[in-house]
Amino acid sequence: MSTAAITVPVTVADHENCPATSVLRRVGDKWSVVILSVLAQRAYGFNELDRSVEGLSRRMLTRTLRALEEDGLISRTLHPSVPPRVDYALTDLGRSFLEPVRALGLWALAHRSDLEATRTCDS
Amino acid sequence: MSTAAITVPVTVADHENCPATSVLRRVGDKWSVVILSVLAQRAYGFNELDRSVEGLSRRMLTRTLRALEEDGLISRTLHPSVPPRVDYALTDLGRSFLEPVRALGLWALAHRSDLEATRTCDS
DNA sequence: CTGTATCCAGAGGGATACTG
DNA sequence: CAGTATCCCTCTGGATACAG
Repeated sequence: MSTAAITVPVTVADHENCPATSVLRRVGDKWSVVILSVLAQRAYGFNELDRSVEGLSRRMLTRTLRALEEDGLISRTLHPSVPPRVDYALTDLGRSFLEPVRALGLWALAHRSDLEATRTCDS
Repeated sequence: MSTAAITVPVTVADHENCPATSVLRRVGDKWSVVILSVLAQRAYGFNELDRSVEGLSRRMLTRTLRALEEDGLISRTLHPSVPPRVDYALTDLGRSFLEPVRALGLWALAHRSDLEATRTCDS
């Protein structure tokens, strides 16, 4: 974490094959971080998630949840009750993932005046 | 950076207006981080950058450089010589930006086995 | 409640050719 | 050298309707 070190991906074709790249793209997609942030509070059911995140379509909710599950960032637990209930929750990996993501969010907040996109955004 | 704290964006419509969101999208786009990483070494000229990043088109190079410049992450310096020479370099803001980005990259590297996308990626 | 399937519009991004 | 302008194709993501 010092000043220099790490020559970073750079000059890439592996760009595609690099695990860092896929992680960055995941962070950049529209809903992943929002969903992970919601799940950071507690486990949620499907519709509950749908209602909690304004503007998120059921289609993208499904797709994003599947992607996050494949990455091992969240877990999906089916409770075969009537009606059926599914719980989505962060895994340990997901929790650890949120740390660097939050660092990035904090950076953005700390430098929002420098970034000139100074629209007010609470908390 | 403790365990809890920070309730994060969550349940959003401001999602769009939040500075953190735009930063995450920037991180997620295809070339920004690669270009910033290259510039972390030293200043580069336009064609020099083009040649250094395999697979990057001149069109996207221009667009990405403009975007990064507007964000204040890089500087563009025109030297009116013959032939003309332009230098792109990281700003202090750009350098500070790379810190959390690298943290994310290091996380990805550290957990690449957990992420199951275990294609070999050196450095 | 928890999804899947279809359709469709818009953004992202590559190839190529041209300009100061 | 340092770009701009077009064309075009793919991927993302929203709307809507249907299913277990």
